[in-house]
Amino acid sequence: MTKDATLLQRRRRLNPEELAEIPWLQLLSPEERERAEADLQIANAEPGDYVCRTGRPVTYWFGVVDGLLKMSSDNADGQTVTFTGVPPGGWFGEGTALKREAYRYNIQALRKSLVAGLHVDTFHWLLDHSIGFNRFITNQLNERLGQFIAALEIDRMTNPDIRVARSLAALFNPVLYPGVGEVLRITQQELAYLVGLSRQRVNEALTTLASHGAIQVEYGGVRVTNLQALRTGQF
DNA sequence: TCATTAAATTGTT
DNA sequence: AACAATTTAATGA
Repeated sequence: MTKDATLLQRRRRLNPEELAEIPWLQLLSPEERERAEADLQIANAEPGDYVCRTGRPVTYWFGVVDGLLKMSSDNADGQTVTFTGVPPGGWFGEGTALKREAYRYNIQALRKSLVAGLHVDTFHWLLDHSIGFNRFITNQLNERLGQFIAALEIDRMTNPDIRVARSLAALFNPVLYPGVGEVLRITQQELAYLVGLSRQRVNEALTTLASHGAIQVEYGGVRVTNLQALRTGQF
């Protein structure tokens, strides 16, 4: 219970390399950008750390600068349902930040990660002043809606190969996660946690996907060669 | 910069 | 769940 407290305590400013990882900064005017950069903070999250929890009031709009997070929710039975992973370049919580409500999901670090935060007040200021920012948020909301619907479908799928394929495809979404290029840094163990399968089965699925030319398995990562095939399952 | 060692990740049973 | 093989990261000369 104290882990996320430490996360909030050990914050610092962002260096130029980290600022370069934030996709929406380039959409702002110089003045807007200055204000945003002045407010941005960054913190380290250790594996298992909570970045935000269900029911907590929204104080920040978060983004992943480096690492990998997991977005999940606990249903009535006490079971944890994973919605998606959040790779570098991904920002989340805009829906709840907009309405200044409480978070509706948990965000947990799967591995050592760098998480940036923009205060809700600055978030709203940008909404009120920046057209570029509004475009970004609109796009973001739209894409995420599509992703949640896809996540529902994935959850109901029985074929593990297809599940892994779809989950990977979601992580390679160029709109939501522009920080992810050709290769996604993710271990098979992390992917297993995300999809809800054993590491062995994920390994098997990756081999299958690779044999169909949809991906290339690399040490500590996956390279996507045919995103369309991953999405549709047409190998 | 290179060689050695430890740690992480993968592939297989 | 456990194992060996492989890759990367860290260390120090």
